Amino acid sequence: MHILHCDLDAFFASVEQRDHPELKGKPVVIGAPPNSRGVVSTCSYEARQYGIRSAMPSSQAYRLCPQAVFLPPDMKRYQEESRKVFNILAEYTPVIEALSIDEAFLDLSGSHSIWGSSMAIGHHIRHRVKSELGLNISVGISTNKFLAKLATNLCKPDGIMEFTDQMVVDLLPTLSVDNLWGIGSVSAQRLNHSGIYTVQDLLDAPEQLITSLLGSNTGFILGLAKGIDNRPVTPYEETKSIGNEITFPKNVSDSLAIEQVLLRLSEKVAYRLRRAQLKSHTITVKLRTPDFHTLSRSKTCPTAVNDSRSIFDVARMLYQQSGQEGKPLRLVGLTAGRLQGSEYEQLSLFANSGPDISSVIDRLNQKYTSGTIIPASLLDNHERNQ
DNA sequence: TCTGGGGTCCTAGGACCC
DNA sequence: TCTGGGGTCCTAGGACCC
Repeated sequence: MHILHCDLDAFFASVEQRDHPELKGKPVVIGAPPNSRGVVSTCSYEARQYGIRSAMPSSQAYRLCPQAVFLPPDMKRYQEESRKVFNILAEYTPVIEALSIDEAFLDLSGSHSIWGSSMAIGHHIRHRVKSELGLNISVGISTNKFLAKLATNLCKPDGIMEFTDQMVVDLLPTLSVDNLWGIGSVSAQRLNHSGIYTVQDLLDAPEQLITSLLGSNTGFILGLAKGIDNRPVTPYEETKSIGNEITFPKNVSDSLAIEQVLLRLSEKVAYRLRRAQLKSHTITVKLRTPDFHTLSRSKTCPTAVNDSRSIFDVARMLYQQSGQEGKPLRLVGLTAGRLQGSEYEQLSLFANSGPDISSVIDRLNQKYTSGTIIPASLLDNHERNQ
């Protein structure tokens, strides 16, 4: 039992309730405002009693509980609190895999001689996060990642649980299939349609049927169903893509307005690439129509780039070739993929000379609000005249 | 009821190469 | 005139996770 999973309870909402005592005991919803097109990011357990859930449209959350307090997320604060939590975790093992801002796996195989059993470490962590940061963190312990996370999900909020070998035999088979990592709503529905509802149903079904429903994931999923998961705790994963997207308050048809948005997204993505010392070979533009149909168009270039001009040029071309010019859109996104370290950059035979304007912009952006400084040379005349 | 934003991974067809 | 087999890369779409 050397894998520990921990998950901060209703993290964003808990930080707000801790810092604003008048919110304690009240339904608090962190996310987009109710009159917008956004969704709920997190909500307090009081709000969950009304049926409010993460990813639910804020408008629906409002209808379920009009008296709820709706707050926009303050990601800077949450990042800071998250950092403090991870600093505590790092005292118990160097092998930590962050799953998100509020969740992590710890491999404790080297920690027992100093700190005792996994259960003892779990209690330690929970006590310290509570007393030092005023936050509840739930802890699951088991022999692998899947079972540890399952334990957390079963014991939260404010709980600790060890998922034992006996529970693999007695409890796991009784759970619904969507408890398995990788079974989302589509796969769950597919399985249900074939009469498969529980993990036991899955184990009893002919493997050929499961393969026809789940494809190449079948082996991994059937392993989980038996409590087997050989994935290691991996402290560092290389970034594969960097992207930003925006959903408009109202659909936008004007192609010049869309191009301006693409320009701002290019600047944002380029800045993030440079901060990560990365360049990208593949630019992808994502467009979503009012009927929620999503298209993507991508282009791979021989030279990797991380300046907004190059990215914007590709993005604009992809938009213009998408057949969506002048048509209403509800979302526009831009992603840079096929990344490589910019320090290994090959010198182009025809490299541009001249001052590196990007680094000047980066310094200004760091000083002021990120993404606000855009060189006028990137703007077309019609934009400058507006 | 009306669906965010950040990602990862997989599939499948077509181009292209040997 | 009729045409393989293996491999890689690119593109588009979609499921899934937090």
